Amino acid sequence: MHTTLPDRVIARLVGYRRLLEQLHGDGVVYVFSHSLAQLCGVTAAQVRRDVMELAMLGNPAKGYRVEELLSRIVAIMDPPHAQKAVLAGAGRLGSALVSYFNEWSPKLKIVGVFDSAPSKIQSVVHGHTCRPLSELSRIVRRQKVDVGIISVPAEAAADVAARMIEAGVKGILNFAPVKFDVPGDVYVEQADLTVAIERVAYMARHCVDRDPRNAEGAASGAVSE
Amino acid sequence: MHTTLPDRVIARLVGYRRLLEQLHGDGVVYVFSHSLAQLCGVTAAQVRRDVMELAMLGNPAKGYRVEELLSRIVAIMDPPHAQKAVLAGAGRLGSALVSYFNEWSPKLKIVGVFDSAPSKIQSVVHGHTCRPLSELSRIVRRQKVDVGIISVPAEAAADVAARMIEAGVKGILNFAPVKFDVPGDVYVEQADLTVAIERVAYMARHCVDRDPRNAEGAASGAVSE
DNA sequence: TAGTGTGAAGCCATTCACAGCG
DNA sequence: CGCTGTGAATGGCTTCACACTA
Repeated sequence: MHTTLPDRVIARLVGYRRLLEQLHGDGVVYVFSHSLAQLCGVTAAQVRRDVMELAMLGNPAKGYRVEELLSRIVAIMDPPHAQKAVLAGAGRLGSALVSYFNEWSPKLKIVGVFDSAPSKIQSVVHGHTCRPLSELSRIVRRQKVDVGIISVPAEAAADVAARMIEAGVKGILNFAPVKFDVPGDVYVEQADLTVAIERVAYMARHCVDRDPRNAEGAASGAVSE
Repeated sequence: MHTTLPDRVIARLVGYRRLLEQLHGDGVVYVFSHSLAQLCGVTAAQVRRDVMELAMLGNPAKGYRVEELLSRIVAIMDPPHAQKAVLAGAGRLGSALVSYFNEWSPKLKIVGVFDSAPSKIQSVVHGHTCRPLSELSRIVRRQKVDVGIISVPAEAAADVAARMIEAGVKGILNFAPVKFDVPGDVYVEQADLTVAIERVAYMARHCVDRDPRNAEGAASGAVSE
């Protein structure tokens, strides 16, 4: 198995897992690559490739055992012990993110919310008392936090990132519309909403059919391929 | 020039534009590919390629004219007339998005906010009166909206997307953790925060140096391969 | 001489296509 | 038969390398 899976694969595994949990809950025992593919919006070949990465074998007659596939993905994706994160920037977006991740990423525990504005300090953001940025480093170090979420304005982002990295964070989810360079052992995921919306707006204006396999009839029956 | 630029290019252009605006404001007149590259976190070769897409020429002695480069990017990225968007799902994330886009994407105007919860209807979300989802279609059609933003729960997303598409939206920014299939002339950008955070968490746990140009310090000789 | 412009090469990720098997 | 497993082919994006120019 790869030391670390490519990030595209990780993204798809998250999708598969969601579907598999649902199927498993529904009592489905086996699933074919093409069913899973359809449900996740990828190709069947892609699913088979990804399954190969998991070093798992399916059965030509029945497909893949849902439970087994699910447990392999969980083994890869879920941390052995709960992973901790801090969030910097308790503005509107920041506090929405706190509640979002609290609700939807139970495996990742937010252990600190920080902001520089005196007006925010000590306010309670969805159960977390907001602290001054100066305390970020201490908390990260003491609690061995390895994920940081940045939702501060662009001007402040580089400084916040530097603090996080210096304190030992290894992964950063950055919502600020700037890039900063980081040591090679730190992973930064850009979640730049400005880029996202501009891209959508651009594509919407240039809407030409760029789908090779056009065929509307999603509703029609078999996937004849 | 391409009919429609690849989305990776679009993302970088947004980054260049931000930097160029700043440089232009600072009175800088020319910029070299490697300066811009460094500031945007890409390679110089990449910048030159992208500039080539814009069919623009630089000057080996001085670099690129900031103003010219900026205006070409703006010409491509900015819509001729203000583009309209609707947002479905006025929860915490949704309302944070409304204020975020109001503030940071002045070229895109949100003309409607929708939700299905009776408790939300008629409430005012950052200046927008929240309306029932049943009115989405009418508004989209009447105002010729071509961008939709989805921040409803996963279960409701497919239905909302279908309404938007049926009413004529050509680009969707989807924050719900599901995929839906769409006609080939509709562009969907997944902004799945669950995937983003899981990916960061995974990478943080597997933090190995994956930077090729790490260089000096330790190791022996040149990068032999 | 340092930087641009660009064909060619390299690198991935995805898809194809087909052997093998229940 | 239809589906899995997988080498080979494809295609797109990025980087290299070098002729060219101010």
